[in-house]
Amino acid sequence: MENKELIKPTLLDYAILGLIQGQPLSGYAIRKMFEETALGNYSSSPGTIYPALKRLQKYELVQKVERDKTGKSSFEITKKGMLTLQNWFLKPVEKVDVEKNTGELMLRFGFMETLEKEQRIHFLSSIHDLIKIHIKGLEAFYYKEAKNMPLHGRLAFQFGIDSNKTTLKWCKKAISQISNNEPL
Amino acid sequence: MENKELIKPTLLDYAILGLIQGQPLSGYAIRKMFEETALGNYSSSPGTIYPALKRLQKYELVQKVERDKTGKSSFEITKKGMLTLQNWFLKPVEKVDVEKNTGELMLRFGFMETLEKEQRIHFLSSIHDLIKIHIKGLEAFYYKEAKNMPLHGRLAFQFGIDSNKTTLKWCKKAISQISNNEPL
DNA sequence: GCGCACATGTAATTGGTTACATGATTGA
DNA sequence: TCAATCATGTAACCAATTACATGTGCGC
Repeated sequence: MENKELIKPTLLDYAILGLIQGQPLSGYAIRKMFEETALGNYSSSPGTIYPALKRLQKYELVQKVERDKTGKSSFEITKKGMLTLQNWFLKPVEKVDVEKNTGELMLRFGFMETLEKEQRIHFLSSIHDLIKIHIKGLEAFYYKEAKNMPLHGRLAFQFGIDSNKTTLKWCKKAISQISNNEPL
Repeated sequence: MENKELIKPTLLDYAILGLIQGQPLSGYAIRKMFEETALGNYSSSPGTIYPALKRLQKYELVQKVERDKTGKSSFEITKKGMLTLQNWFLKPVEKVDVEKNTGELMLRFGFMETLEKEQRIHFLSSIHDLIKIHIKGLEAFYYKEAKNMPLHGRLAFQFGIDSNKTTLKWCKKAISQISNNEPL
């Protein structure tokens, strides 16, 4: 009955946790990561990162460690933080994830390399299967309604189908690469 | 010097404006649109829609019109709202848009069917050209850095390239369909 | 000596989420 | 008559954006 403090890290929180699993980073280094690397969807402004780090410390998912002579400090992930990250990785993929949160799925995937091979393949397979169903639904709708839709609506809808098909193909590719690579 | 009230509609605001250009809709009908149609990325909860409508009324971009006998009311777009929408449609496409806001570009595209053909093609061409450059940059980075990247990083990066290529192809398709359709 | 990148924050505002609240209408 | 859907809102909370603020260290 103690502190069941419900922790709901944001996507940015997870991105930070993912970044510092492995090696501690300073707040500034984290900012630069978001600014310069392909992780660039997440905001790198100080007004975003520093409050997020404060939040993560409050949750005890990261801790500040004083570094070397200069007195500059870095943030490292805690045990609890690693657990939270693992739970995120292993959270079952839902319909709604493939339909609306592809970005989150990719973020998860990008950071989950430390998981066992089967788990990573299971993750990709889940996406694959769900997205296949989703595409079927989209296409069924399309073939039924396309004639009544305005040109731009039709094209925008097609974009959705195309994007999902791309993700599907990517899943297959990724599964095969992970399977071939790192053979047991 | 009077009220230069800076109006920065959110994406949701634009989505609502786009929906009610043409015919007025009730708040509930708007919610159902977001909930049931492919526009489903935008939240349909009452706590989102009704405040948004209030905001849009404050900005004078929409106005409430009393409807028929039952007393139920709808929202219709105002002159100012139409202008705001047009300006949004015609806003030049920027690098950052194709790199991070594809969703917004698609929303714009989906609603801009009333624009002149050349303007719509120009919109798509802008995206096409910018995304081509973007892909070049991503690939250059990839061929240089891939060997130093972890497997999952490489795959996630590949997903980014694949997605952008899909958008590029879609642009070409859309341009050709708009060109062929509605010949002058 | 000047400017730039390094480095870390705070404050105000605001939009979105979640949960709550209420009432009418309709069909089984 | 009971449940579901129609229909419209409010309130608390919170994360992100933007702008401001401050100071260090390095290279030219």
